[in-house]
Amino acid sequence: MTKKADKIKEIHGVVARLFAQKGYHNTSMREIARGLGMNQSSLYHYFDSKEDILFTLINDAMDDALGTLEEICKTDLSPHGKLNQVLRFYTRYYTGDLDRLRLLVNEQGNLGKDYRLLLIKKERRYVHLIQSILKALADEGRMKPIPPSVATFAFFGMVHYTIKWYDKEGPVKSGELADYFLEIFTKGIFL
Amino acid sequence: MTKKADKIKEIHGVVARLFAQKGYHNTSMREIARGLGMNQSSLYHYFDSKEDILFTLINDAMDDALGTLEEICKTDLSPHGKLNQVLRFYTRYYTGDLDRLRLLVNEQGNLGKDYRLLLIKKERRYVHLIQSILKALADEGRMKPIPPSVATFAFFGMVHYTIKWYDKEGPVKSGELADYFLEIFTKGIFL
DNA sequence: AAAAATCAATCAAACGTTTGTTCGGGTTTT
DNA sequence: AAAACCCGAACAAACGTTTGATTGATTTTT
Repeated sequence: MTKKADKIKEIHGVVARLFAQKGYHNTSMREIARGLGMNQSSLYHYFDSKEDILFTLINDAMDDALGTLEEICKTDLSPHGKLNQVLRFYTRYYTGDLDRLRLLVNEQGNLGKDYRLLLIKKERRYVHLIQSILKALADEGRMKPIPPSVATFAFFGMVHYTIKWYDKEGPVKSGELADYFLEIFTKGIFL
Repeated sequence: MTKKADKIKEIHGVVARLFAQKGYHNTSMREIARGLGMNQSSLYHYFDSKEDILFTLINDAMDDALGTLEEICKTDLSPHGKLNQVLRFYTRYYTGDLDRLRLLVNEQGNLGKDYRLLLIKKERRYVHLIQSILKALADEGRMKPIPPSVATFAFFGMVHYTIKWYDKEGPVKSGELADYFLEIFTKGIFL
């Protein structure tokens, strides 16, 4: 039974690259099949539809990161410690696989309502996770009077926007970038 | 001669909303024509192609903002003062017209190489504009040792990501949001 | 000023292509 | 022999764009 699962992973790998680089609508089933060296109709043995490929791709990526994040939150670290861990992991996870991040950020809108609702639910868990850390910090009186939701989305913005400019092979390594973002987010760029 | 220019503006208005809300590829020329109450073939009297509509839409929006930003930079304010003005204007301009921001962020990839090169050139002016302020701040010794490009894109990320969550009619007004972003960017969320 | 020619604006209809998907039958694996 | 896998061919639908014609206004020529 691992044969089918392996093939699905292989397809996912190729499609992630194609969708991320050229966009969902600019990538045809024929192109996907060619990239895999198989007939286009064979794809329908593994997925119900083109939409289904995109959905499972995004869904898997979200589940993956969400698992680790919720692990971190279950520990008995201080809110400050949790924030460090969570934000740094989040940055490293997504900047380490920009193609998957591109799908998450760019291509969700090409899914039908039903599919999208499932993903939005999961997204809320991301948001809630960070927001509740921020609220804990606010209760400790360590945070400025900035709405936690604004702060949370400001951070998501920094990370998600890396798809437009960040080059993993460039001078700034993924771990350093996480440090920079954390520093900016918590203490700003001024000395 | 203002007759044609007016019609172009009318088309731009309708198309901006459609492209922003449903995406470029999910919006057909037939749909655009229907939204305007005209025949689809008439659209080709005002634009060369669907792609041309998208390009002019994005190009105009960029020119508009770029004009004001370069004005601000020509003044003899201190780097600190310029940064404040520039970042606040940028935030207010784009969060004040989320549809146009959506085109700028989401739909640029649907343009052909020739069109896209023109926009990328303009984008570099945005980036350079902010980066040079940051470098001036660094020379004054007021900025942390964070690469100016990382800081610049971190800020762009905050603002551009508002297309995913910000509601202009919600509790946070456009001007307040600009204040929050500026505060986070320069001094962080911690007290 | 009347007549002729040009132009902008619009339309219905059709064009050729590409799209995601299906179908029937073949091939390989178990 | 059953099941899983794969393929060539075809499908209807949708796409962006072109064509050719009609209208009314504007300009040019007489």
